[in-house]
Amino acid sequence: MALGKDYAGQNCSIARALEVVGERWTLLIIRDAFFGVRRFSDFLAHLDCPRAVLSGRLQTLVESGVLTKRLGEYTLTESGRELWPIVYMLGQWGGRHFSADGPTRVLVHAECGTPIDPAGDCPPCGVPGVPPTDLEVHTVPGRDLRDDPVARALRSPHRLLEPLPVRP
Amino acid sequence: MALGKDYAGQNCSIARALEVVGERWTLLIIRDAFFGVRRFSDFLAHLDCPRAVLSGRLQTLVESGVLTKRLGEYTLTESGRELWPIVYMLGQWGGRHFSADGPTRVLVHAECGTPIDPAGDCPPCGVPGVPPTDLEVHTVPGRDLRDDPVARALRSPHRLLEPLPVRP
DNA sequence: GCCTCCAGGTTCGGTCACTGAACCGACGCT
DNA sequence: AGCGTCGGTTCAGTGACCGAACCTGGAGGC
Repeated sequence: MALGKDYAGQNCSIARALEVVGERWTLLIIRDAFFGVRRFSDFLAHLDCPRAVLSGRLQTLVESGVLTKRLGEYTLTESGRELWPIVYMLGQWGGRHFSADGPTRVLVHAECGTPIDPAGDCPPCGVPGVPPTDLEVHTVPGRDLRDDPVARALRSPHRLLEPLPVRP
Repeated sequence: MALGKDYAGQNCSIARALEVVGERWTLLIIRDAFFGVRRFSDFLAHLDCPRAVLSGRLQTLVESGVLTKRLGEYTLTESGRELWPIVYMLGQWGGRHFSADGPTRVLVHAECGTPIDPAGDCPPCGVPGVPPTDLEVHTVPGRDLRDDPVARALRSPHRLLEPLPVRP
């Protein structure tokens, strides 16, 4: 564990955070958890990362208190749900600078139906930092190019953190 | 580049962002850039990461438009400065859950002298999302355990993005 | 009971990125 | 010329990531 994972010598909260969520695939796992993915095989189908890596990451996320495992389902803890602003702002930043074709997903304030702004607020409602439980994911037609069963299920509009909508 | 760096198949802004800032050390480089570090040797002294890795990361960050290189100094571009909320919230999250001893640094709204809140706002001034240029870093005495020249220089209170305050 | 299927992993070579130390060239100073 | 520093590059060794194959425990059928 002396190589590749930790940032010994960096006595810094940012480094501590990155030791937990900074490894390859980890933030994409958390993204999918917000979108409602809960089961090992569903993460696997949607991420196509090696099974061993997924297994390891899920385990360390559970150990770090970001996820809990119950009855074969991984769900975000309160600590994990606090990562929402980071996940959202990363997506905003990536969208602004590195995806010319526009967004693949739009996040809508469930109570009023308007998309939230780049800061994560709902201007009409005056709600700053809309929590993930009050958000719906809408997929922009033709923009999500993935075609696994999980991606298809995630395409129907649904609330964040709710379990994967349709299961065949 | 087929392994380890990109997330081919993830047609997602978050994945795009992580391809740029998601690699090991990258976000710590950006953190230091916000704190005023600009020169290769200063990043090196403060991060103790391999020179080759630092060299590579700085290069890809310049290529991605996050940093610019002029006269041997790396500075954050506008796009790079937009990463501030992410860096700040990562630090907040890491501090809340993984550093029991309390913060090593406090960020103060320069205009009024009060520390900003966990969301990055200044409640007394009513300023939401205080921009990095309006923030001062104050180091909590006895909490920053590093003792390289750069760490010492960074300990004196200074504004974000201003070049390294004292140079011996 | 026994067989089959499937979800949820673990194991196993091979490859690639990270690591630390050594080396290199350009520049400034004496 | 000789020395020091800055900003890298090169290089052998090692650990993490990769994909594919294999294992295991429980559910369902017969």
